[in-house]
Amino acid sequence: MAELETAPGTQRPGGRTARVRAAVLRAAEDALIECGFDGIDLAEIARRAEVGKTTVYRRWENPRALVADLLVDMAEQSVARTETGSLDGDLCANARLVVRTLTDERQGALFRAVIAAAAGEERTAEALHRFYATRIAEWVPCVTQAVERGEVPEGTDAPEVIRAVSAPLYYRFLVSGDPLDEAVADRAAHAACCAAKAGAYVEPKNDVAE
Amino acid sequence: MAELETAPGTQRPGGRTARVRAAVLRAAEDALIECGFDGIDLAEIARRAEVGKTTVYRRWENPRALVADLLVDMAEQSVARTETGSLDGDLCANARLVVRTLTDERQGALFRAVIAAAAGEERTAEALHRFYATRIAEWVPCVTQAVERGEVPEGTDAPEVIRAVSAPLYYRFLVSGDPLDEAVADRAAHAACCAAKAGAYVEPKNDVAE
DNA sequence: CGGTTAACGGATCTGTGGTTCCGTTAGGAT
DNA sequence: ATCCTAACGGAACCACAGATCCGTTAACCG
Repeated sequence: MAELETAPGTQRPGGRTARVRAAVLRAAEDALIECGFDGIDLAEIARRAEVGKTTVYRRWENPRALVADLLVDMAEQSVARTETGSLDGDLCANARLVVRTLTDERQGALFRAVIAAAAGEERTAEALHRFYATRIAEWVPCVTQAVERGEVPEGTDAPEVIRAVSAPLYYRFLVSGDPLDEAVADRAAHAACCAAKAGAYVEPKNDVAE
Repeated sequence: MAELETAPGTQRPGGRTARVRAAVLRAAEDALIECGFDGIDLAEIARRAEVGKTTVYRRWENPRALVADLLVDMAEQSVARTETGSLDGDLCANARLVVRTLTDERQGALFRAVIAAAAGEERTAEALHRFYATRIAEWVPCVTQAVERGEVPEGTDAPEVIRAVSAPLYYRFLVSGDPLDEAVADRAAHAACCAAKAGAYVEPKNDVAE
């Protein structure tokens, strides 16, 4: 039949294929960390993964597609969320986790590389957005619980509060280059908390009524 | 003599040299907008600038150095700041300007490309940081004036307030991919304003006393 | 205004990232 | 266990980004 769309790795996904995928993604991660997004060389990745370079070119048509796939993989590994009993405490825990990740030598380099890769292609960008949508969704409960406790007003846009915590940290990391430390994390969390309590993140469409 | 450090363009900076620099930077800007950071081709830039490609390779050793130079150039063009008389109004004006810039087809692509370029090399990153330091400094007065008016507490970290306005916008632009519009701009400004008034940006080192 | 040489630019060469070819290995269905 | 073919992998190939050469143009100095 005229099945033009038989992408390699889709019809026999088990065994070797899966092993190759895992090895290549791991190697890609290492390469991104060490060389950054556009220092990477597919041939080098193939060598590290102990895989033929033809395979890498066949399965992922370009470096960005490989990064996109890596992001899908990363989204599957979730991180444990801390619960402290107060919104401020939960947001601080989140902010500190983000700072620890971004300032970690390897993780930081990885995130930087991945975000740079996403700047260039729509499909990779989508993968990045899905990754963050997943991460943000994991932390949403700490806001909804705060709403239930009456700490913040009804109708607060929970994901937006979580984004508000990360935003200043990523802004420093990617844009302004200002330092990142625990004090900055706590301040970001505290600011988001203040704003949330003041109702700055209440969604405009629904009125305050439940 | 053994003067190894005679970089091209430093000893006769006038006339042709300056003209070439300007033409190449313009062409680079266009190329970045159309192709993104790693779609650019130095030869193509040379062609557009009507300049020999040898010249481009000689003056800027790699694409990133060219971007760094472009950023220096961009930092020199400052944007007019609006004054509305209230902190919230000023921050809104700032936020809307940022959103307008990032959502503009050409400008948005340029910023994305430039930030991606900075993710890969220290020198380019420094140029980016200087660019934003300049931009942020331009808007600092609207916070210091608010302090004078008594709108926000003494000791408020003014640049941090400005960063807090931009941060959620850049976070959406680069990281989460959530939409950017005036409502988002206003909310970012309003949240920063709330947090500032609540004293979330008071610098920890000095006590509240003046 | 004339000389010196920094800086430019066309032509040409080269190394490497990426592609193609085809034989080999092993997943999955019977 | 056996077959069929999806998927892998080594080697040879190719195109083009980027480097080099050297003759030309035009800054800056006196």
